[in-house]
Amino acid sequence: MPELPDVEGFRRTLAACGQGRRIRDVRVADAGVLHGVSGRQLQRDLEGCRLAEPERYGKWLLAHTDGPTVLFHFGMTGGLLCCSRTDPPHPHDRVVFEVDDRQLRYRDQRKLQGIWLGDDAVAKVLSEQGPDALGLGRAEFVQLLSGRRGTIKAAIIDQSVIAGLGNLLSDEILWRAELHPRRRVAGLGSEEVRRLHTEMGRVLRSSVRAGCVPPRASWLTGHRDDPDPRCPRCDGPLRRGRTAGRTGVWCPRCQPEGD
DNA sequence: GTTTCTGTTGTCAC
DNA sequence: CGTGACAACAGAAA
Repeated sequence: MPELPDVEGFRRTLAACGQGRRIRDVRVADAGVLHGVSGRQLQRDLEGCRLAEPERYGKWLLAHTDGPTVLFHFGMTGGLLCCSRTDPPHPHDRVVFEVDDRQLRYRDQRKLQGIWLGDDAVAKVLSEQGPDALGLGRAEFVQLLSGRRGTIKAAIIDQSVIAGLGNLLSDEILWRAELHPRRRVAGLGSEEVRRLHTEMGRVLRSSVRAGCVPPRASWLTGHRDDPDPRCPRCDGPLRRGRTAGRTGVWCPRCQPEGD
């Protein structure tokens, strides 16, 4: 699930469910999601801490407390849920934070990422991120892309360039801006870069409101998994292929390849 | 029934 | 810089 809009949704969940409340207990069902901290230490360091306003940066979620900060990354299949104690346990509930009479559950099938604890981890992670994609100004956007030599898709899903965009979002944005994912950044005109920035803003605002990249019929994302996917704009057949190590979808008519 | 492939993540070696 | 392998796992495809 998680790209920027999904993580923003988890941030809201955390705020609504936990902010201002104390962590009574932490139960680690699978220490395999913990990085640089044992289950026992996580429990000990967080017990009794009061949750402050949570923060999202790119695809990272920071659960600040009056003690240490907990860092979450959700990989491809993770999520944060607000549950009651009576909700049935799920086999992929890896860590459960008991907060008052509720539970915040870190649920993740594949365990590609996980949970970190403490300022050192926070500092390291944030130092490796580019500016957050949401609300990124045009001048800064132009600046980030200038001088890059690779393809445009590789650039915008690189978290050290811009934080928050993933495979789905980048395909959606490029399709709307009518730019082929394998266009070279250096070959883009200033009008094209401007378009890209505009569409990034639009797609992000809609997606954040929805809490995910919405699979609407009028969006490219609504057709990724169709057996015979067609472009919602020109009705031509969509193409699927690998770019920047990810399987992407684009419309060869609306998104011409040539530089 | 069994093997293979795919995927909204990131990192590493070549 | 780009590509492929990998990490872990479920569900679908073969």
